[in-house]
Amino acid sequence: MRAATPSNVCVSRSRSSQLLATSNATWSLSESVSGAASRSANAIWQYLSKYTGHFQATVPFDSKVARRRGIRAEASALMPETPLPELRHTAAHVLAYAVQDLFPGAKPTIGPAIENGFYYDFDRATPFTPEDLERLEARMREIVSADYEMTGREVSRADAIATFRDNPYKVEIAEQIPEGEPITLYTIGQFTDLCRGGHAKRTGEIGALKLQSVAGAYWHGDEHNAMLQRIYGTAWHTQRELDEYLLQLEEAQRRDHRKLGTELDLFSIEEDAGGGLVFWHPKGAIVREIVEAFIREGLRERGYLPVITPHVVSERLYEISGHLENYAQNMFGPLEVENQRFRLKPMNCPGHILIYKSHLRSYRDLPLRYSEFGTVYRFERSGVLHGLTRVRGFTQDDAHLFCMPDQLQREFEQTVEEALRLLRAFRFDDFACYLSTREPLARGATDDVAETAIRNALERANLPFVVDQGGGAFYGPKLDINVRDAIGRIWQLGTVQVDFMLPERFDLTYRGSDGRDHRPVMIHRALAGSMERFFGILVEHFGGAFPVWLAPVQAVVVPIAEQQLSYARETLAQLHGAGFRAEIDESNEKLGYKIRHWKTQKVPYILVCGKQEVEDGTLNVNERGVEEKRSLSVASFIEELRSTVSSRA
RNA sequence: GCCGUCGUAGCUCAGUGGUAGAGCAUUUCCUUGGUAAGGAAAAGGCCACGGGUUCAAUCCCCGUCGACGGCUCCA
Repeated sequence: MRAATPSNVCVSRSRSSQLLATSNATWSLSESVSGAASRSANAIWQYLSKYTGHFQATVPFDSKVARRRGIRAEASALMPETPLPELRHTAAHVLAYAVQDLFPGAKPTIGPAIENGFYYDFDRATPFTPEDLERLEARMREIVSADYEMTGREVSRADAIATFRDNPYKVEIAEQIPEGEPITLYTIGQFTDLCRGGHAKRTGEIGALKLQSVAGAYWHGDEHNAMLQRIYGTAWHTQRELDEYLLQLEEAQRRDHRKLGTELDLFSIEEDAGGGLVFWHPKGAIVREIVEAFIREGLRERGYLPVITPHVVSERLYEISGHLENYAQNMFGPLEVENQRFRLKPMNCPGHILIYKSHLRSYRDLPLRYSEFGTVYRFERSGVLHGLTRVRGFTQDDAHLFCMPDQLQREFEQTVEEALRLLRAFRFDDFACYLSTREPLARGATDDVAETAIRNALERANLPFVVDQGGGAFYGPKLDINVRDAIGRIWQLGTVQVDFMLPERFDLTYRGSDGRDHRPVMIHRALAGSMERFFGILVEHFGGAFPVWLAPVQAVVVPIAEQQLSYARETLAQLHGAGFRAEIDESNEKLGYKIRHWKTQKVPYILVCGKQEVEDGTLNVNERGVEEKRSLSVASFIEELRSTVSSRA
């Protein structure tokens, strides 16, 4: 026996009977001493060693042939790792099998793999209860232990329809499979499902699974269709991976901005005021003001001009902009006053456009960049509200650029620079850019200009990006920026959109050097997105432990006993004098209690003053995340704080 | 909006067909202390709201509102 050298390669079978080599696992093969066999085995791992460490190298492999030729694999290779989506898809079949056994009346519909697991939708009059899930999970484990082989066979459309004649959903799927595509049935044990394939070879490959929740979902996601019962679950190769995943979920819950918002007294949403409307408490508002100041600084440097527009305006404005026509169900209002109908502002663009239109504009004025922390209100359906990330009233770091088509390029570059500045400062190291283009039908002559501008700007900044064909807004192509937070979740922040439509609707013009009027192009851009969402993401990204420059309380002075009160107050005054956000803990509690309290509040510096410190004129500095305590003079602590804050460390 | 789960003190949660409890937080007193909870007392509740069943409802039933998990949507 001989172990393969590429130690970081794992091998899994893909559908096309090839070996799929991925990183992060151990691969080993053993072989008999027969010459032919050893040659093939050698060929395999020579190929693999070439790809050690590389993601997804494929080599032709057929387990039956290999067995016949005497190539044997060790346990890990005998049971090659199926890609997770296929494993989870298999788990969905296992779930449907269990449902068939325990709830024969429930009709299976579809059951795909999703990002962290899988779901399966069933048509059943009564919803599944948590107890049902436990029973199903137990049955699923039996099915996994039985290690059924997943066997597939191709059938005719008529056969498929006949097989599922009692299940209108499956019949519908069978009817809609395009001509020429194979129709396949897959079977494990006593359960057969209509399915296009992509499975583990055997149910036993599922090392760990868990059913998580039930939810209603519509057939085809359309609310006019029947409501189905969806069961969510997750599946992994090993119990350890499942445990890690569950731990990550727990960590996400600990960092939930709604929970931390209450614990750290950052913000609240008040039942008496209505859902989706945010009350920023002092500690949250301080952080928001710092974020705003940071953004303003960048805007000023890049030649943006501030504007401020009303929150309530006449409906007429939205008739012109077309929002009333396309967006009415998302707008608050109308409010009737003296026979005029008013609406709460759902977007800032029309207001900025009015300012543009207030003068005759020359080509010399362009590009004109209007920025506003614009508060907008959108009537979101009650079921979609979520903490700070989905609200009904929010403030965008909005700006609208009016420019000539040949200025698009430069403006995009500048916007990308600005986005990078923001992402870096707030330590979002992991982000992705999406270029969404318009549907072929909607494309105008200017789309190519805009898309090229976006592409060039991204390439110039060395940013990789993904192209989403046809995902653009109805009025033009766009660039979206998504970030991954500290625990790996993805959030959409900023969006930059090119708009050819509104300048048309509002008949915007500028006087060109030729003395004639021309149509400007508009760029809508919000880089943080909304202050509410950005703040919510920040809270989760840092787990509430804001870096010093952002922390609502940067340092707290803690006297050990009353004798040090005056010294502590003096220190506090000095910190305030130097412009820092500091507090003092004068409470009648022991040191241990105070330390605990401020640690749970995630304050970056706790400055302890006892007898010793008063004598020496120092502070005992307890820094967040640092075990070791330091003794510093007040002056040198202030110096350290100053440099930490200015470097935004 | 739809489906499901849930609404008890500021927070986290017990509990019962005979109008309520804990821990933490708050206030006061004792304690004057050396790095993640010192002790005592007080205060705090239309048990989400409205209706029904009952001699009696926080509890059972119906409705409304709200929160949460999804569907859909989006900054």
